[in-house]
Amino acid sequence: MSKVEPARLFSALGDATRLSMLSRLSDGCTLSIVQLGDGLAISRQGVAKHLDVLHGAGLVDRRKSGREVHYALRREAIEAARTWLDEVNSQWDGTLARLKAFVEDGDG
Amino acid sequence: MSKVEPARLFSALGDATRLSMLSRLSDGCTLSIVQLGDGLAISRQGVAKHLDVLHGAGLVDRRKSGREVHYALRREAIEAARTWLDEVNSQWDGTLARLKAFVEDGDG
DNA sequence: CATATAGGCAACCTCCTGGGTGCCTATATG
DNA sequence: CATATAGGCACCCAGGAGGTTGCCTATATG
Repeated sequence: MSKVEPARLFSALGDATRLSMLSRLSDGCTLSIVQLGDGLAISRQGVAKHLDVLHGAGLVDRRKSGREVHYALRREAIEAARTWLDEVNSQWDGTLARLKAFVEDGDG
Repeated sequence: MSKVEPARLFSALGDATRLSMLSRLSDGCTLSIVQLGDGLAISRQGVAKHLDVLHGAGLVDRRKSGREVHYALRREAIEAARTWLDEVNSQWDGTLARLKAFVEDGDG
Protein backbone atom coordinates (compact mmCIF):
# COMPACT_ATOMS: atom_id res chain seq x y z
CA MET A 1 0.00 0.00 0.00
CA SER A 2 2.96 2.27 -0.50
CA LYS A 3 1.28 4.10 -3.38
CA VAL A 4 -1.82 5.88 -2.19
CA GLU A 5 -4.06 7.03 -5.00
CA PRO A 6 -5.25 10.59 -4.44
CA ALA A 7 -8.73 9.95 -5.81
CA ARG A 8 -9.37 7.14 -3.37
CA LEU A 9 -7.95 9.17 -0.56
CA PHE A 10 -10.11 12.21 -1.25
CA SER A 11 -13.11 10.03 -1.87
CA ALA A 12 -12.71 8.51 1.58
CA LEU A 13 -12.44 12.02 2.99
CA GLY A 14 -15.57 13.09 1.15
CA ASP A 15 -18.08 12.17 3.83
CA ALA A 16 -18.97 14.16 6.91
CA THR A 17 -19.34 11.06 9.07
CA ARG A 18 -15.88 9.85 8.15
CA LEU A 19 -14.38 13.30 8.65
CA SER A 20 -15.79 13.40 12.16
CA MET A 21 -14.27 10.00 12.86
CA LEU A 22 -10.91 11.19 11.64
CA SER A 23 -11.23 14.31 13.77
CA ARG A 24 -11.85 12.11 16.74
CA LEU A 25 -8.68 10.18 15.95
CA SER A 26 -6.63 13.24 15.11
CA ASP A 27 -5.03 13.52 18.53
CA GLY A 28 -3.32 10.20 17.97
CA CYS A 29 -5.62 8.17 20.15
CA THR A 30 -6.83 4.68 19.28
CA LEU A 31 -10.56 3.91 19.40
CA SER A 32 -12.79 0.89 18.92
CA ILE A 33 -15.72 0.66 16.53
CA VAL A 34 -18.21 1.20 19.34
CA GLN A 35 -16.29 4.19 20.62
CA LEU A 36 -16.04 5.73 17.17
CA GLY A 37 -19.73 5.29 16.57
CA ASP A 38 -20.69 6.81 19.89
CA GLY A 39 -23.09 9.68 19.30
CA LEU A 40 -23.21 9.17 15.54
CA ALA A 41 -26.84 8.06 15.17
CA ILE A 42 -25.96 5.26 12.79
CA SER A 43 -25.73 1.55 13.45
CA ARG A 44 -22.55 -0.21 14.49
CA GLN A 45 -22.45 -1.85 11.07
CA GLY A 46 -22.65 1.56 9.44
CA VAL A 47 -19.69 2.66 11.48
CA ALA A 48 -17.78 -0.46 10.52
CA LYS A 49 -18.40 0.21 6.84
CA HIS A 50 -17.10 3.74 7.13
CA LEU A 51 -14.03 2.41 8.86
CA ASP A 52 -13.56 -0.09 6.05
CA VAL A 53 -13.53 2.79 3.60
CA LEU A 54 -11.03 4.72 5.68
CA HIS A 55 -8.84 1.67 6.06
CA GLY A 56 -9.08 0.86 2.36
CA ALA A 57 -7.86 4.36 1.57
CA GLY A 58 -4.98 3.94 4.00
CA LEU A 59 -6.26 6.65 6.30
CA VAL A 60 -6.46 4.51 9.42
CA ASP A 61 -4.56 1.63 10.95
CA ARG A 62 -6.48 -1.34 12.32
CA ARG A 63 -5.22 -3.40 15.26
CA LYS A 64 -7.01 -6.19 16.99
CA SER A 65 -6.80 -6.25 20.76
CA GLY A 66 -8.77 -8.90 22.58
CA ARG A 67 -12.33 -8.84 21.36
CA GLU A 68 -12.02 -5.26 20.20
CA VAL A 69 -10.55 -3.70 17.08
CA HIS A 70 -8.75 -0.42 17.56
CA TYR A 71 -8.34 2.20 14.89
CA ALA A 72 -5.70 4.90 14.71
CA LEU A 73 -5.07 7.69 12.25
CA ARG A 74 -2.37 7.08 9.63
CA ARG A 75 -0.66 10.36 9.31
CA GLU A 76 1.15 9.46 6.11
CA ALA A 77 -2.17 9.36 4.31
CA ILE A 78 -3.11 12.81 5.53
CA GLU A 79 0.22 14.09 4.32
CA ALA A 80 -0.24 12.37 0.97
CA ALA A 81 -3.48 14.26 0.49
CA ARG A 82 -1.81 17.48 1.50
CA THR A 83 1.01 16.81 -0.92
CA TRP A 84 -1.42 16.61 -3.83
CA LEU A 85 -2.99 19.92 -2.87
CA ASP A 86 0.45 21.44 -2.42
CA GLU A 87 1.40 20.40 -5.91
CA VAL A 88 -1.60 22.18 -7.34
CA ASN A 89 -0.72 25.28 -5.39
CA SER A 90 2.95 25.19 -6.26
CA GLN A 91 2.21 24.83 -9.94
CA TRP A 92 0.02 27.89 -9.68
CA ASP A 93 2.76 29.72 -7.80
CA GLY A 94 5.35 28.66 -10.33
CA THR A 95 3.28 29.95 -13.20
CA LEU A 96 2.64 33.26 -11.50
CA ALA A 97 6.32 33.59 -10.73
CA ARG A 98 7.25 32.91 -14.33
CA LEU A 99 4.59 35.31 -15.53
CA LYS A 100 5.81 37.96 -13.14
CA ALA A 101 9.39 37.45 -14.27
CA PHE A 102 8.34 37.64 -17.89
CA VAL A 103 6.35 40.81 -17.38
CA GLU A 104 9.09 42.46 -15.38
CA ASP A 105 11.67 41.40 -17.89
CA GLY A 106 9.74 42.72 -20.85
CA ASP A 107 8.24 45.73 -19.24
CA GLY A 108 10.80 46.98 -16.81
CA MET B 1 -20.71 30.26 -0.83
CA SER B 2 -18.32 31.70 1.65
CA LYS B 3 -18.51 28.65 3.89
CA VAL B 4 -17.09 25.66 2.07
CA GLU B 5 -17.97 22.36 3.69
CA PRO B 6 -14.97 20.04 3.85
CA ALA B 7 -16.98 16.91 3.06
CA ARG B 8 -18.33 18.36 -0.15
CA LEU B 9 -14.91 19.65 -1.05
CA PHE B 10 -13.19 16.31 -0.56
CA SER B 11 -16.03 14.50 -2.23
CA ALA B 12 -15.53 16.61 -5.33
CA LEU B 13 -11.83 15.83 -5.18
CA GLY B 14 -12.55 12.13 -4.86
CA ASP B 15 -12.63 11.31 -8.55
CA ALA B 16 -9.67 10.73 -10.84
CA THR B 17 -11.33 12.47 -13.78
CA ARG B 18 -11.99 15.60 -11.73
CA LEU B 19 -8.50 15.55 -10.27
CA SER B 20 -7.05 15.51 -13.76
CA MET B 21 -9.23 18.46 -14.69
CA LEU B 22 -8.03 20.38 -11.67
CA SER B 23 -4.45 19.50 -12.54
CA ARG B 24 -5.00 20.91 -15.97
CA LEU B 25 -6.28 24.12 -14.40
CA SER B 26 -3.62 24.25 -11.72
CA ASP B 27 -1.36 26.60 -13.64
CA GLY B 28 -4.02 29.27 -13.41
CA CYS B 29 -5.22 28.96 -16.99
CA THR B 30 -8.86 29.12 -17.99
CA LEU B 31 -10.34 26.38 -20.17
CA SER B 32 -13.65 25.63 -21.86
CA ILE B 33 -15.68 22.47 -21.45
CA VAL B 34 -14.46 21.09 -24.75
CA GLN B 35 -10.86 21.87 -23.88
CA LEU B 36 -11.16 20.28 -20.46
CA GLY B 37 -12.70 17.15 -21.92
CA ASP B 38 -10.02 16.81 -24.58
CA GLY B 39 -8.44 13.38 -24.36
CA LEU B 40 -10.71 12.23 -21.56
CA ALA B 41 -12.68 9.52 -23.41
CA ILE B 42 -15.98 10.67 -21.96
CA SER B 43 -18.70 12.67 -23.61
CA ARG B 44 -18.97 16.41 -23.43
CA GLN B 45 -21.97 16.02 -21.16
CA GLY B 46 -19.92 13.88 -18.83
CA VAL B 47 -17.31 16.60 -18.67
CA ALA B 48 -19.99 19.19 -17.99
CA LYS B 49 -21.34 17.13 -15.10
CA HIS B 50 -17.91 16.82 -13.54
CA LEU B 51 -17.49 20.55 -13.85
CA ASP B 52 -20.85 21.05 -12.17
CA VAL B 53 -19.59 19.03 -9.24
CA LEU B 54 -16.37 21.02 -9.05
CA HIS B 55 -18.28 24.27 -9.30
CA GLY B 56 -20.78 23.17 -6.67
CA ALA B 57 -17.94 22.46 -4.30
CA GLY B 58 -16.45 25.85 -4.98
CA LEU B 59 -13.34 24.41 -6.59
CA VAL B 60 -13.69 26.22 -9.91
CA ASP B 61 -14.95 29.53 -11.15
CA ARG B 62 -17.25 29.65 -14.16
CA ARG B 63 -17.29 32.55 -16.59
CA LYS B 64 -19.23 32.81 -19.79
CA SER B 65 -17.41 34.29 -22.74
CA GLY B 66 -19.21 34.39 -26.05
CA ARG B 67 -20.61 30.96 -26.75
CA GLU B 68 -18.07 29.30 -24.51
CA VAL B 69 -17.89 28.83 -20.77
CA HIS B 70 -14.50 29.11 -19.21
CA TYR B 71 -13.45 27.45 -15.99
CA ALA B 72 -10.63 28.45 -13.69
CA LEU B 73 -9.31 26.98 -10.48
CA ARG B 74 -10.46 28.61 -7.26
CA ARG B 75 -7.42 28.57 -5.09
CA GLU B 76 -9.31 29.39 -1.91
CA ALA B 77 -11.05 26.04 -2.10
CA ILE B 78 -7.77 24.20 -2.42
CA GLU B 79 -6.50 26.05 0.60
CA ALA B 80 -9.67 25.28 2.52
CA ALA B 81 -9.06 21.58 1.97
CA ARG B 82 -5.46 21.98 3.03
CA THR B 83 -6.54 23.81 6.13
CA TRP B 84 -8.71 20.91 7.23
CA LEU B 85 -5.83 18.50 6.80
CA ASP B 86 -3.51 20.87 8.61
CA GLU B 87 -5.86 20.97 11.56
CA VAL B 88 -5.76 17.21 11.85
CA ASN B 89 -1.99 17.28 11.70
CA SER B 90 -1.58 20.10 14.16
CA GLN B 91 -3.84 18.43 16.68
CA TRP B 92 -1.66 15.38 16.41
CA ASP B 93 1.45 17.49 16.79
CA GLY B 94 0.02 19.23 19.82
CA THR B 95 -0.77 15.97 21.51
CA LEU B 96 2.67 14.56 20.82
CA ALA B 97 4.26 17.73 22.12
CA ARG B 98 2.24 17.56 25.32
CA LEU B 99 3.03 13.87 25.70
CA LYS B 100 6.71 14.50 25.16
CA ALA B 101 6.70 17.27 27.71
CA PHE B 102 4.90 15.08 30.19
CA VAL B 103 7.29 12.17 29.74
CA GLU B 104 10.36 14.37 29.98
CA ASP B 105 8.98 16.12 33.02
CA GLY B 106 8.18 12.90 34.86
CA ASP B 107 11.10 10.82 33.74
CA GLY B 108 14.03 13.14 33.45
C1' DC C 1 -21.17 -22.42 32.52
C1' DA C 2 -24.25 -18.65 31.29
C1' DT C 3 -24.48 -14.27 29.68
C1' DA C 4 -23.18 -9.90 27.92
C1' DT C 5 -20.50 -7.39 24.79
C1' DA C 6 -17.41 -6.48 20.38
C1' DG C 7 -17.23 -7.49 16.00
C1' DG C 8 -17.93 -10.01 11.22
C1' DC C 9 -20.84 -11.60 7.25
C1' DA C 10 -24.44 -11.40 4.16
C1' DA C 11 -28.60 -9.90 2.39
C1' DC C 12 -31.40 -6.11 1.39
C1' DC C 13 -33.05 -1.35 0.24
C1' DT C 14 -32.76 3.38 -1.55
C1' DC C 15 -30.57 7.07 -3.53
C1' DC C 16 -26.75 9.23 -5.73
C1' DT C 17 -23.23 9.16 -9.14
C1' DG C 18 -20.90 8.47 -13.35
C1' DG C 19 -21.91 7.55 -17.70
C1' DG C 20 -24.72 7.88 -22.03
C1' DT C 21 -28.24 9.91 -25.82
C1' DG C 22 -31.32 13.11 -28.14
C1' DC C 23 -32.70 17.36 -28.91
C1' DC C 24 -32.79 22.26 -27.94
C1' DT C 25 -30.60 27.25 -27.90
C1' DA C 26 -26.96 30.42 -28.80
C1' DT C 27 -23.01 32.15 -30.98
C1' DA C 28 -19.61 32.24 -34.84
C1' DT C 29 -18.51 32.09 -39.48
C1' DG C 30 -18.52 30.98 -44.69
C1' DC D 1 -28.76 33.14 -44.46
C1' DA D 2 -26.95 28.46 -43.82
C1' DT D 3 -24.05 25.86 -41.23
C1' DA D 4 -20.90 24.49 -37.72
C1' DT D 5 -19.68 24.60 -33.07
C1' DA D 6 -20.27 25.32 -27.66
C1' DG D 7 -23.43 24.41 -24.15
C1' DG D 8 -27.76 23.33 -21.75
C1' DC D 9 -31.72 20.33 -20.51
C1' DA D 10 -34.05 16.20 -19.80
C1' DC D 11 -34.22 11.62 -19.59
C1' DC D 12 -32.28 6.99 -19.18
C1' DC D 13 -29.36 3.25 -17.20
C1' DA D 14 -26.16 0.37 -14.23
C1' DG D 15 -23.52 0.20 -10.36
C1' DG D 16 -21.81 1.76 -6.04
C1' DA D 17 -22.49 4.06 -1.49
C1' DG D 18 -24.69 4.66 2.77
C1' DG D 19 -27.70 2.69 5.58
C1' DT D 20 -30.36 -1.15 7.84
C1' DT D 21 -31.38 -5.87 9.89
C1' DG D 22 -30.57 -10.67 11.25
C1' DC D 23 -27.66 -13.97 12.60
C1' DC D 24 -23.06 -15.79 13.43
C1' DT D 25 -18.33 -16.06 16.18
C1' DA D 26 -15.23 -14.64 19.74
C1' DT D 27 -13.91 -12.74 24.01
C1' DA D 28 -14.92 -11.13 28.81
C1' DT D 29 -17.07 -11.68 33.05
C1' DG D 30 -20.60 -12.88 36.91
